[in-house]
Amino acid sequence: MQKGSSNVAREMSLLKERMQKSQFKSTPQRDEIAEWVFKTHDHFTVEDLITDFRGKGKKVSQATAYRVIQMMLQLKLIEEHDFGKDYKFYEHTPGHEHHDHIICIDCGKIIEFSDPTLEALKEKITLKNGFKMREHHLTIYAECTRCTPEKRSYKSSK
Amino acid sequence: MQKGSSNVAREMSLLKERMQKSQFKSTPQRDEIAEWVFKTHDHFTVEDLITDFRGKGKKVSQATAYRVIQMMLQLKLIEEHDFGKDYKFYEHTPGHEHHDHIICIDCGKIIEFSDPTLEALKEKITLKNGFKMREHHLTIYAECTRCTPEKRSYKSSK
DNA sequence: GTATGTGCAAAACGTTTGCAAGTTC
DNA sequence: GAACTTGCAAACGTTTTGCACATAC
Repeated sequence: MQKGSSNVAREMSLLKERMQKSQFKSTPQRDEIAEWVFKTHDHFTVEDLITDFRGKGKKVSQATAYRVIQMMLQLKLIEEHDFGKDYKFYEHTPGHEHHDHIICIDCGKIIEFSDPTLEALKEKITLKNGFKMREHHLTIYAECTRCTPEKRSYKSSK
Repeated sequence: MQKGSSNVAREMSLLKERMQKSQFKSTPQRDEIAEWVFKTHDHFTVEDLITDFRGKGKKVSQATAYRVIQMMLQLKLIEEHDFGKDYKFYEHTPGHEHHDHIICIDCGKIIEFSDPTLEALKEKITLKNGFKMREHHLTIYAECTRCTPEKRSYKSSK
């Protein structure tokens, strides 16, 4: 899942570049949080971020964490997802082209997928309805084979 | 959009039936709220419901409103949607088969659509990934022609 | 030096809950 | 009358904000 740490350096440059363009100042807190975000290749919550920092003895203020996430969202370096929970999920976008999600309703596992036919169809439907597509989120809630293999064969244990 | 008031009667019977099956007692509050929900053919929030009741001089307690919505959700008479706002949207399901949504990012207008090819493709992709599909929500954020017609022609006013 | 960012604790937001009183079956 | 429902106000959990202090450029 990790794609080599050189990517993080590249993504940090991208961050600096976009921050300058939007007149955001560079600070140690922003750098540290952004680095964590770029190193994290799973979907995470702000709570996850804070917990991980504190577990490693690093200080983060909740306010700053939320503010840096908002900034990165604005700089289009992360994407926000609503997976039906009370809190929001995030994932960084550099190196992660658009994709949709399948979430296991039993174990919560999140799988990403990307299908060109599906994308083309979304676009076509949107146009047909007189709209110009900007963003789109497809989330499929499903049962994964590993979670409930017995449910898929001819005899259930239930 | 309204499909004749006889539908509401039919839907109220369905409610009563499912309430009995699940041992929910019938109360005037539940009836009134459910009736409002069945009469409302748009996507609504609990806030909408309460505001509308109060505007008509009817009393509703917030707690009861939220509790009845939870009950109807459990009885599968309404569906919950997360459209990226802080609050949740609902719509009743009887007479509204599965569909996806296009939301205008400018005016907030919500359009429903249903496409069999799309549905088949979702199912196929889910299976290919080793999952069994349960629920799926596709929301497309877009610009509608009425909102920004000038953006669609060769010269923008901006 | 001015504009911007930080951290704290408090507020804000939609939503949920504990509890005493009232209703349903 | 036992079990459930209501309504109030208070609690909730996540996210945002006011403010005084600190930092970046």
